[in-house]
Amino acid sequence: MERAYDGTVSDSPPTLTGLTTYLLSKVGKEARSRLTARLAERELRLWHMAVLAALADFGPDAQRPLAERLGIHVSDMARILDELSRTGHVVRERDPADRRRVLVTLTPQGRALLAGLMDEATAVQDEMLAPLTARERATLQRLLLRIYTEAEGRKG
Amino acid sequence: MERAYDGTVSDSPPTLTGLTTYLLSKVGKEARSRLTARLAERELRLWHMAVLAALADFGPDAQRPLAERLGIHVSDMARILDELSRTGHVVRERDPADRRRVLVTLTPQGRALLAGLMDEATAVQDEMLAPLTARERATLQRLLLRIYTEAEGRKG
DNA sequence: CGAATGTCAGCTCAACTGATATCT
DNA sequence: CAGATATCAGTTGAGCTGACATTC
Repeated sequence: MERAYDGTVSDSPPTLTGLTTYLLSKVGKEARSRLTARLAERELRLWHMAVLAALADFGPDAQRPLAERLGIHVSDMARILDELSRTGHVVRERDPADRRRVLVTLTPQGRALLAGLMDEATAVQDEMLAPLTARERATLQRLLLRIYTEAEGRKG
Repeated sequence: MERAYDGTVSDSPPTLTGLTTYLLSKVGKEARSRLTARLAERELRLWHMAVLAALADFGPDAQRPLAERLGIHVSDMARILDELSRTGHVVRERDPADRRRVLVTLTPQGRALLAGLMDEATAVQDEMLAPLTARERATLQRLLLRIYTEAEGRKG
């Protein structure tokens, strides 16, 4: 359903809503859009959060493997890290063992920021999944993870 | 999992994959991306297909309500319809009852094109949902439709 | 040298904004 | 006149490409 400017609601085409991939695309876009709006209030974007999460989960890393983990381009990673290091959320330093590499480390401030962003993400998720019971949410998570793992594994 | 240039696979951050909304976003984006690639071979984009589907489901309509149904901007709708009418898939004509309005009608060629595009979409969907059983796919469709209907209804 | 890493400038495209003309 | 409809030019931002310097 789409709500128009005058408040009326017009149905979506059943031809499209009958496609699971259409619903995936629409619902996923809506979730991303809502979180993006919240992050914008802190002058952050989704990639900032993703980079912080990757560093928290896997520890310090060079920029290229970090970029590959997240499916982001190295050129964009450079810019993202410019911003995160300027605000003190990560530290960049040359790898003494291989001076081509730049090791990126999460700072305590970065870890604290990530915790706050995860709260935002959880709030958005609670909004989006409100129509589902706890059991249904668990089922959805399980099914999506299977699709995700398979789809990402087949890439490239 | 993301596959790197050298063929190695690095895991995604569990902090993110634990979020259902993250999986929704990623899987939805992947589905959209795959269908976009197929449509590009015919020099079409997703909006072309969405417009054809809306016309097939709801019959001839003016451009503004058509745009609102799909959540597309009227300025973009004008451009999309330029292309679809140039290729003979829709017909535009002034509404004699209100000459501000332009009535858009699906042609037989447009209906045939839509049938072909739906085949493509179904093929992409079969790829994406391959890891799931028929029963699981039905569950996923049902859960997503509940979320979609609720989320779109609350907009505006 | 060839290959890998990171930086930077610039390109493309979709989404969006604003101005204008036409019509009720 | 105000309001609605459609068109078109132009802006913005994310994703991506290519050139370059540095290091192995």
